[in-house]
Amino acid sequence: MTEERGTVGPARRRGLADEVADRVRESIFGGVYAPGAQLREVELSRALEVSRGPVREALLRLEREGLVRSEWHRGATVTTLSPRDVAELDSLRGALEELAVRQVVDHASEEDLDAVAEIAARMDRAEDEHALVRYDIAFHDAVYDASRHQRLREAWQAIRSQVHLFLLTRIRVSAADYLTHIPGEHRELAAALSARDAGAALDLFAAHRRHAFDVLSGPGTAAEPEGTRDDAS
Amino acid sequence: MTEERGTVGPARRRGLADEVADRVRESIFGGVYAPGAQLREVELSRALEVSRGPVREALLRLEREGLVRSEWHRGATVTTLSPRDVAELDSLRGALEELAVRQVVDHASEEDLDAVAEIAARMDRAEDEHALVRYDIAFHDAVYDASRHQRLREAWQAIRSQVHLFLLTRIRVSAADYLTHIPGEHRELAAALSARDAGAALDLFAAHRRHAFDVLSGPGTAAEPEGTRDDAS
DNA sequence: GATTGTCGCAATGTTAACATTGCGACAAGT
DNA sequence: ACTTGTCGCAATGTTAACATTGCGACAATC
Repeated sequence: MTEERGTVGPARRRGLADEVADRVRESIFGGVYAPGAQLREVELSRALEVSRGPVREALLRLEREGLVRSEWHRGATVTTLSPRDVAELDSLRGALEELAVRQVVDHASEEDLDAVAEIAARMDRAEDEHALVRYDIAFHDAVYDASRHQRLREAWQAIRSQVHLFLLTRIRVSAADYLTHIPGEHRELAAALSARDAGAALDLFAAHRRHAFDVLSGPGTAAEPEGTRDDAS
Repeated sequence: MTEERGTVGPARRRGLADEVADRVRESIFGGVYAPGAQLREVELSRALEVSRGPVREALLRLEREGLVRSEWHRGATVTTLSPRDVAELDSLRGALEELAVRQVVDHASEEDLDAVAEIAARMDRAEDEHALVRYDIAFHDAVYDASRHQRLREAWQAIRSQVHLFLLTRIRVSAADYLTHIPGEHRELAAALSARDAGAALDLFAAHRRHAFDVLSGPGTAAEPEGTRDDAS
């Protein structure tokens, strides 16, 4: 995600838990564990050849990203996104992106903006669908990085994986639509940010989200009452 | 925090990690561990008479709340809020509260609004400063609960403890100011929400934050250069 | 005297065994 | 046939011992 670029970067070691979290995350995005699937600690620890400690820690971290939900003595399962969840992600993304745009316009360096533009430009070189989605997420990562707002980045990371999951579903619904719209939109977005034009960027981001939301929310999994799903936290 | 009210609530057991997290959090808010203090795993596990496992898990959870920061092989320390951190909290709160107000106006039930109003009314009955701050936080909790937006609530919880820390510092700077302004503002806020007047509520929330921000950012810890010209949100 | 290399301790990271819990299967009773 | 009670297993929660790492102290050298 964000690697220090330019400076040397303090070469800190990562620990097994991070490694495990990465592997499991990629497995989920790769389709090994479908939404709703159980993630058993012993199974993972055997497969990755580590003990249950780091696996537990990794699952906790994935839970923080919303990729996994777990209940007391009932283990962890891969998050499933209901229509309501998708709506929540959409509105929360909106709030965060709005702040991000303002922060970028005010505080981003030219290097930050160049990085955003470069990722937008690179989208064409995606080999397959998964890579395309990865680039999509990377673009948004770059925007949040450019905001120079640590807590905003953390808030984004708390829904990032869920958005990834969402996009994966979306591209499966209509890959063609995705490919024809997103790269261009990203380039426009990057241009508006480089020009530090907050108004234009805000409008473009709103359209960008609306587009994504409509595709999946329209024909895909629209009707489902879903009554109430709250729980205390 | 959020307690099931009305319904029975599925009586789930909590596990030691949650208990430990609560105890440590209260210890921090109670001043036992000052910002910057080290939280040693063995020390905590001895004090709370549990093993290091649950303590580790609890520290991870507190890290998710931003109350604690930890680095590889260097343990956990209580978060210290720099002026820049305060600015970040302020702007992020702004983004979240804006969404919250919209969601409340659109989706909250009358019971939700009553709960908000009741907490606002109850603020006068605070015995000491700590209780006052607790009520302050509880008010905002109620607003987010009323938004009926799970992920928004989670985003709030990711900064909630830091805001708590911030308020604790603030009330120490000028308790009188706090007491004369906040309860009234909360009541106005509750009234605007009950009237489902989004515009008024938005303005009031902005003023509410600005007030808190100015008190601490002005005379308190202002002088630090910090290289940033911070926003007006 | 300042610098650099080595050593040791203290704290975290990791592991594996033990305890507890929840769920489903099976059986007995109505 | 449906309900109810018991049992057993499988998975998570917890614990304590072991391994690794980073930092500071001390000493040797220039």
